[in-house]
Amino acid sequence: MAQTTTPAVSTWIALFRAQKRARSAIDAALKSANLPPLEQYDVLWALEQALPEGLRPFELEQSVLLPQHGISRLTTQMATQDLLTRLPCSDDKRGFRLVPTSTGLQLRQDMWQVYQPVIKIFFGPQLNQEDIQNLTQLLNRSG
Amino acid sequence: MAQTTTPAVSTWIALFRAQKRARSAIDAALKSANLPPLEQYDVLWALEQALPEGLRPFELEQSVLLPQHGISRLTTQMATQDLLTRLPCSDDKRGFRLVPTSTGLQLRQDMWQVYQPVIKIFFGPQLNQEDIQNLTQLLNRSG
DNA sequence: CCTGTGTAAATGCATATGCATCTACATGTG
DNA sequence: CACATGTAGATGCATATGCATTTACACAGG
Repeated sequence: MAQTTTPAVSTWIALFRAQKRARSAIDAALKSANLPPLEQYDVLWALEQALPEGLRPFELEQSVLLPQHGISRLTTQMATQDLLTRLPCSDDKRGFRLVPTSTGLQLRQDMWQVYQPVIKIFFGPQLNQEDIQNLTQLLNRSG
Repeated sequence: MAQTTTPAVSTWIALFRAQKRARSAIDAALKSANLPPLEQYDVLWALEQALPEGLRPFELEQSVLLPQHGISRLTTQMATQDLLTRLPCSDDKRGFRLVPTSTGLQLRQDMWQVYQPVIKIFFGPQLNQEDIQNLTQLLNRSG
């Protein structure tokens, strides 16, 4: 995809494009199912994994890879929709802990029912066992 | 990354996250070099490949994977910065052909000097010949 | 040639996002 | 404790993006 292209670079760019297509498909699927965008899935999943304590916003920032102000606005919005609660933080009065509500937990499951099939359609049938091993190693290395 | 996870799905999600990190790194590198965002690279590269005729906006839409209004606004902006010109289209007076200017061609090269190293840092040293073959096959299958 | 339907591109408006800044609290130093 | 510095999170403002609609032209069929 460029003038002087090494295999690694052209592979990367192909990956980039495949990703873009898949992401569009996921977004479209969620939207047509009247579900919120993928970011909210990531937030809910990160919080669910951190149960029962939940996460501080700045911790969520690292796991969801969104900027600080993005986390702030997204979580306040999700709180108003009762997808998560903000519990006061005993040892740090600047912050609080974000914990998913039962509504939030349910929503994540609903989103997963839409999210997962799209992934499988895109990558599932074309990936054999060996592919998966290779990719997994590769991704661990580039962590 | 989810409750009932097949290997293909968890691999996909790892891929998604790796992609996100790499994209952030690229955006940051371009910004700190005072260069425009990656979308403009894609546009310029697509137009360069289509020389000498260039592309109609709706054709660009497919190769760059941006919505119609996004293409419209991005290309008008790039035209005002003399990165591309809009040549009238003899056989269809609704549209025009987008052709990169010499400034645009140069800019793409400059961006490539920043873009490529970041890709290499992220994926280059960790990808051996076999990885690349596997990934390439995989991407061709999931085209 | 007129008219209806389809497609290319632009645009008005609402919403989202980035950036810088600001407030509140934490932590270290004298 | 007073004060400087650092960190968590919110917010005002400018810009970007999505969505729906609009404009201009293309291409039928009668």
